[in-house]
Amino acid sequence: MVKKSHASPRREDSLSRDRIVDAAIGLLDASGEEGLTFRALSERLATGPGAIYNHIAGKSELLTAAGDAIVERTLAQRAAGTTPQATIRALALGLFDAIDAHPWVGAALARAPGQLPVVRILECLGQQVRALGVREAAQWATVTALLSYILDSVATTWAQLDPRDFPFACGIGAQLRAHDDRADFLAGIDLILAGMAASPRR
Amino acid sequence: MVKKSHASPRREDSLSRDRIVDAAIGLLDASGEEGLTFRALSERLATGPGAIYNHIAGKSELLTAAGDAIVERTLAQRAAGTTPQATIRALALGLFDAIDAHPWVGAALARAPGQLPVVRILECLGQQVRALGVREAAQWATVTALLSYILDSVATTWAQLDPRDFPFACGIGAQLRAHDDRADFLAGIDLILAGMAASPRR
DNA sequence: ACCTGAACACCGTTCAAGT
DNA sequence: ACCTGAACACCGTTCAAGT
Repeated sequence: MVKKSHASPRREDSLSRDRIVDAAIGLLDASGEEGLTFRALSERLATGPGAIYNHIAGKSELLTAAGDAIVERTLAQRAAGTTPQATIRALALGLFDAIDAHPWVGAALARAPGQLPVVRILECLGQQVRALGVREAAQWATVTALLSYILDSVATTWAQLDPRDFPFACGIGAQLRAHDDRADFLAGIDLILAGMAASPRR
Repeated sequence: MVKKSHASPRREDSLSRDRIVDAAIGLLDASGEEGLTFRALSERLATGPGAIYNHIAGKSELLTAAGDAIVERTLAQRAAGTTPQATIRALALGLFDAIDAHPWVGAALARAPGQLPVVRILECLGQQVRALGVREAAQWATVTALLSYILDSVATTWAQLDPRDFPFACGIGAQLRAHDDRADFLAGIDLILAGMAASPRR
């Protein structure tokens, strides 16, 4: 009987949750959410579609896990700012850039509210908002305002907007088409920070 | 009880885009986004799945059209406030209540950024922000901050959050579980309005 | 012009059979 | 214990055939 050597099995690594999530991220980056199918994924992993279910419960868990992996890396990389405001700005910009590089993450997080990846961000923001001295009754509203703004701004593209029939959008049209997304995003964060500064402390 | 005539089960009205959108809204309200299938829809309309394509290009257009119908009704009902701030608050609360009654609308709008329903809201907000005297360079950031906050807050449910491992979420936990969503939402809007009031005028 | 509904090309998920 | 891959129960969409 002819057998292959131990050194060269079919795959170098066996299937694992991490390898599946990494392959899913690759597929999502390459062709978006509709490019993530279990058939394409299993082909990339050189296995059958059923094998994935030994490590992940299903597609929605896989999408959440992929989004969580991106968020986790981003939060781990952030440098601590000198002030809570600076930390919030750094955190927000880090997420902006991460979701800019992986546009599917916004939708992935939006579909799993109150789950791990979103709670991670909430937690980081919350600690800074506390450090800023926002009174307890206003903390939740402040954090959700920041969180919504970060997640939603970043997930939204305005490129295909045609401002013809709308006076406001029309008047601001040129700025709209030529605007620096990143700067606008930061202006929104600063707007919310200004609101916090104008509110009473605890 | 209404009984069908045995001789003529024929529909009173012929199929139309409006009837299809209304039926889709009914399906979405009853069983969410995954309940909207062309087969269930065509059964409700007493026709075949192919007939729908004579009036609507496909599923994503149908979902956008359903969301747009809700937004259009909501914006049409809003009473004009006495001040721009009051109008913004009324607009935001109207959308809050509409999306609370039709939870699928948030996701529907998020999937069609820069298209008609979102532009409608943008336009209404933009006119009020102009009336408030926000300087031109800050108008876009202000409107998108409001827009993101409204759309995202409303689309997000925090019910299943378990705050055990997260000090911020844990400290605020009781408030979180018992909080009045509507009041919190309004507090966030006021936070952004406060930021606008604290910024320089044009 | 509009409707019908079977057919097509997928999809997520399952599961008996293998190793 | 993990993998295989055919099979199942769907799905959005198309289209020849009807009215």
